[in-house]
Amino acid sequence: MRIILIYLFRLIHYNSSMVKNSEKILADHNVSITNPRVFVLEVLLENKGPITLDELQSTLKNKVAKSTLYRVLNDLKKINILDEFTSPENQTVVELSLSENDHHHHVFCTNCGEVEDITLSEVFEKQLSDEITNIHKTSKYLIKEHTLELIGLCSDCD
Amino acid sequence: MRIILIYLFRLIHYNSSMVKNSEKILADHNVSITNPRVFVLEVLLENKGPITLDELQSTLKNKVAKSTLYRVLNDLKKINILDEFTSPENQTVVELSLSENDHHHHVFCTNCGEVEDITLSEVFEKQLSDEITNIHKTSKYLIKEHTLELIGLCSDCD
DNA sequence: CAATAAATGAGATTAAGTCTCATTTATTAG
DNA sequence: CTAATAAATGAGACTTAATCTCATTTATTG
Repeated sequence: MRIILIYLFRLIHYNSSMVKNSEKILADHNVSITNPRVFVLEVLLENKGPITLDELQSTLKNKVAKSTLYRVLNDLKKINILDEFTSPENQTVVELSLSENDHHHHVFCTNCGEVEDITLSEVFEKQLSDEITNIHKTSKYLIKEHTLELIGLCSDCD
Repeated sequence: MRIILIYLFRLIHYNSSMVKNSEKILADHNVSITNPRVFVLEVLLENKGPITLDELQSTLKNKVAKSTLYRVLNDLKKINILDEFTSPENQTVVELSLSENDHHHHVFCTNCGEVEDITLSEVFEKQLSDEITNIHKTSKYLIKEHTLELIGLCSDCD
């Protein structure tokens, strides 16, 4: 009996802290806390990394209407905590970007469609930013962002 | 009179050599030479670089049906002389890739939507391929291709 | 608690891209 | 050259991701 109570306590505690987390994010950005927003944010938080829209939709089936899902995603884009990009196979992918300093890139598996974050070495990022400085000198383009997409096979599909 | 004749001769010669160029590309890849294919190829050849589908479509208005345009583009993709990618603003962009050794990247202007090719320095491409070798060691991903997307403002919009 | 504003769900709408099929164009055999 | 066959095209129907509409629900405010 005591064990069960402890388990229940932990469960409640765990859940309430999860809810608090997504709720805090919304509150911090002056976005009202609603069930659909919390549901979507929780899936994105638990996923830790990029997720295809297909997967997000099937995870939230029967919980959030399609139109609402898109609306919530647009809300998150507006407050600048969601990145959206397209995979080489033309799948839409989204990813939370909560902190400023989590600069990273993406690896795509051409076989299974998986997308993962990848952080490049500091040395290389320095070389890249030097190259971009040179580009500005020669091409007259003012570069504000860059994305390196790496395309290949993940360990499962290799 | 003689001047006019010379002009006409040049015009005919110029046109026939253009046609020959796109026709040769098709013939070299065992694709039958048809008007729509020649029209599309000529626009792509003249454009020299990436072009948005919107621009391609409006250029070929009343010359090639929409369904045929997409079919021809798919034909060119099948014979591996056309790259397709999506801009950060979600525009579809296509580009001829006739030779193997024209490795390059793309710069996008976030204001006007222009896309341009950019070739990075040999030194940097070497550093990049070294980094990719390291990624393979640590991440178990087998990288086959990479694309660097540079996002900013072109000289007109800066 | 009433009134107002914001958010949602369900389904209509839009537009990029694909598919269908009747017609046109190209190819091949005789 | 002509008939027969195959390939490609044009026009528009169809599909599907994403957006929009609007009646209803939920939240907020006085």
